[in-house]
Amino acid sequence: MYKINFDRFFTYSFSSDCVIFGYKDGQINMLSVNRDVEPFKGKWAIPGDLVYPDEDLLDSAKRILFELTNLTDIDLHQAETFGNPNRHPQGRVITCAYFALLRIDDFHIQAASWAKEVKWIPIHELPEMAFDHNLILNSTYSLLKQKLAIEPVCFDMLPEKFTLSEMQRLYEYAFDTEMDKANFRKKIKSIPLISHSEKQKNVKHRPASLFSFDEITYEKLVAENHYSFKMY
Amino acid sequence: MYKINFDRFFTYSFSSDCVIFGYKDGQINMLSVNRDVEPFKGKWAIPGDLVYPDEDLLDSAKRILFELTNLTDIDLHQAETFGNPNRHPQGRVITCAYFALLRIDDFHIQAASWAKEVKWIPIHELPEMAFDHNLILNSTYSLLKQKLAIEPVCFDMLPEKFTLSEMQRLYEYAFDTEMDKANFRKKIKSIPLISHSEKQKNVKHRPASLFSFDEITYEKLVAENHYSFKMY
DNA sequence: ATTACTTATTGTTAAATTGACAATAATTCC
DNA sequence: GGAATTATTGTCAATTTAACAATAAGTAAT
Repeated sequence: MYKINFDRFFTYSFSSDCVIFGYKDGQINMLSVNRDVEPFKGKWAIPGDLVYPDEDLLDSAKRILFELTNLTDIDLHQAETFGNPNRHPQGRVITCAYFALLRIDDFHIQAASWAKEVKWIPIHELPEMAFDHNLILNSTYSLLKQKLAIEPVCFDMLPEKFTLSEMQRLYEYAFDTEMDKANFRKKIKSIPLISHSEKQKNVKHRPASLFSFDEITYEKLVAENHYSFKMY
Repeated sequence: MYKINFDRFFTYSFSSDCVIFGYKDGQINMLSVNRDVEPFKGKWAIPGDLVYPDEDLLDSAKRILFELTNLTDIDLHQAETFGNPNRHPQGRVITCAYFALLRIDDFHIQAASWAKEVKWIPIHELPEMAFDHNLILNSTYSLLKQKLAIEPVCFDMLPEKFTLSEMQRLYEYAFDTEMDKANFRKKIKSIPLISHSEKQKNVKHRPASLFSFDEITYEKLVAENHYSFKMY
């Protein structure tokens, strides 16, 4: 075991793919790149790149995210690793998927040299992508949904200040189910939220109150074992 | 992106590690190998091996499992992938962890050429292991616990015919909490179980009824959306 | 055979949560 | 001012949970 023969294994290569999710207009989108190079030139793809020789996997995913968004300090979550020997037409490339959750309106997409185009595409409207990227997206989205149920990651996709209805719509979308407004509010009343005096603007109906996630209190409660997030 | 230069990346190697969990005497054990080769000779480790050039990741984990147990047709679950550039003293080895759940008494451990000794060790008694294997174990065990809450994988570790108290003790161990017997029985009454007329033997108290998991009915219920396993 | 001991199994009841739905509030638009 | 729209709060029955009591079926000791 672990008798490494680099000659024998030289055809390996390792990449990371960064599935970047964002929420807008009631839909979850993925930041998609249109490939400017073969193979799969012209096809949409999940942004990814080979891992550098001395680079940690997570750092590699962070680098990809940074190149497209200029953002640092974003939480990245490891998803599934894909290693089918035939998944890459040019050799053996094993790829580890990560996902990030962003507020779409908080930044501008960066141009990337290796892409013809970069844009947000609603995940349910994505066409057949390059490589096994549809597989990767589906697997990663499943993990996202799992995480939405047990960790407060929804707030990474919602605006800094959001209404409870916006939060509810995100969960309704992700869990593909309609929820009762009153009951939703009861369910989330134990989540530590900061209530702002400020109200929603430019809506043609009663404006809703704005809330923020109270991360400080949340971390404290969790550390003291007084609380566990759950939305199932 | 994806302009592969194999020369530049030739130092990569890829392995899979197979965390094999088994339940015995009220504890979850890991099938551990004592390394007979450097590095970390003499240290306990998670069984693992390099992935063959044309081998799928999952197949590689299955091969490791088979070498130690002679078992095939065991469900393997992918866990975290570890790729810290310094995790292996002899080069860059990225490893993908899988885990399997076994009935300890249903098979015999096989000798393995690359190990001095192979044995079950209760996970809470494992010493400092080779490489980053304590890290891998902890991460994988967390994922197991997560899965125990939402999928009927506990039955892969319990005997084919088990008592409800045995099942309860497994959950109490995994979730590190005591549960009320009566309430536990109420909670699991929706899980499709086959009740056997046979009873527990050789106990010095009232013998409990034996049950089996009714996988056929479970799969049917899930397919028809009539049921979803949950144990939180 | 009787009794003590141990764990299995079922039942009871109050408390908490959930689900369905009703009522009221605060805006804009006309 | 009234209609339309969404926000917010309240009600109540049904369901689930939690704590605990009661009974059952074995073994072991007397």
